[in-house]
Amino acid sequence: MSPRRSVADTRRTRASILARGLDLASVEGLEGLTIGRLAADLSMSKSGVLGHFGTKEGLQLAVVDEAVALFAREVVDRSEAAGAAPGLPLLLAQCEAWVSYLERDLLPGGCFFTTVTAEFDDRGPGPVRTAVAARNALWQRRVRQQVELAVAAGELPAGTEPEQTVFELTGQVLALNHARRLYGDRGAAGRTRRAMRRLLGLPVPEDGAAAVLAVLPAPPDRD
Amino acid sequence: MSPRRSVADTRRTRASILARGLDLASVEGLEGLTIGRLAADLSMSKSGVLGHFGTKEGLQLAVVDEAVALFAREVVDRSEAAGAAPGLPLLLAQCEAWVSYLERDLLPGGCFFTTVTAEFDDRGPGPVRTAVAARNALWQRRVRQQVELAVAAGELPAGTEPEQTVFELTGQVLALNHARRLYGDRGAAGRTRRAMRRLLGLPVPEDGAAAVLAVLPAPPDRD
DNA sequence: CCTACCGATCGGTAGG
DNA sequence: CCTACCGATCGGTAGG
Repeated sequence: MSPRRSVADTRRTRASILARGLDLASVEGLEGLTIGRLAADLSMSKSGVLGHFGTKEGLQLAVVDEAVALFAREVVDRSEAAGAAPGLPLLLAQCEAWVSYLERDLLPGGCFFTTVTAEFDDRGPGPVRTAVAARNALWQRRVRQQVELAVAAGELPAGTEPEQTVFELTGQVLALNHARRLYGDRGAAGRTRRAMRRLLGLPVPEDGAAAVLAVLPAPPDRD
Repeated sequence: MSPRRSVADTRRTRASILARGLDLASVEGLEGLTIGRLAADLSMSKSGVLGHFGTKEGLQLAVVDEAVALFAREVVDRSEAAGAAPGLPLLLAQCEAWVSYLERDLLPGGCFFTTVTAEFDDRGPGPVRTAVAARNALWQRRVRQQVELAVAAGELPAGTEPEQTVFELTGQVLALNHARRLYGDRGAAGRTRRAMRRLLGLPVPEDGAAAVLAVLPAPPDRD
């Protein structure tokens, strides 16, 4: 009487499609993520894959959700789990988690959001673009809040403009992804940490010394 | 006796394909640039388009060359045409031309190299990726030379690390492209100029005041 | 530069 | 979850 595939089986299949889809999309982009390729990689039929999401756009949005969950786990939660006080300490924990997330190459194509932003930023408005822009904006707001608290607490200079600071921090993260993906530059994470310390007005270690921003808990287990 | 299409006609057709192809590729990427779409836009047959380049990869490489020529004209040549002295003055002219190139939205998809780098940086080695990486490396070397000259001349602090400085300047340009394309942020160019001045240790104007880096000649006519 | 094709692959549907 | 399709589009070729 029980169905051939249980609810748990269905959930597992869906999860395996999304895991593979996220890997593929980080390299090929969300348009390059084709249903046929995904089905072949998973030894499934195309309709078996598509049945979980209805349309390709449904699949794309589910993959975006998967990427949002990964970023939340590895960057947002991890920076908060460090137990740093609001203001400059939490800001530094956020920056360290952000850099660490890229440095560890969690996805084969580097930062999913960078790949997809470059792919969709010139397209007309649509749900995929909206979802990606909203996630970016949310994270930048979180970082800006800590800059504001740090300025109010006198931990950063009084003239600091929070919006400008977040803009500059973001740029150094983009430079990290760029240098790592295009040139395989393994020293890029260190350069980003140094740049972040300097633009926040913190002392920068001598040339060659590591510029750790904050001590974080061990990263969560993958999958 | 004369051929139906002269050499000049052929060259004009080729130029019109490349102009349209560069526009399309800046938005859709070099894979999204399809021969059929290009042919339809130009009211040509697919084989008419392909005849000029042999294969799609040939077309992609020709479009990359076109983008290199645009960057050379608008950024490299223009920063040198300002007549600035080697060292800090020329470095500032380079930065201003670089920002201005993005600020003026010369291509509908923003910086061609940013789009294509994100698209190809995770692909295996190939001629397109190699050509793009080489152009990036060439420009960064040019900028680094001026940083080195500026340090030697005492125009920048003695402890300045040129490689690190170029990395940070690049990041601010990436942040500009990102903010402009994803959020339509029209103030991003100003933020990049302020960030560049600050990371070079130059005085930054009060909030709201324009932070011009250098005065450049009028941009060359397009096409 | 064209028409007229080719095999492969795309997203998606019908029906089970 | 499958097989068996559909029309559209892909890059590319033959022949003129």
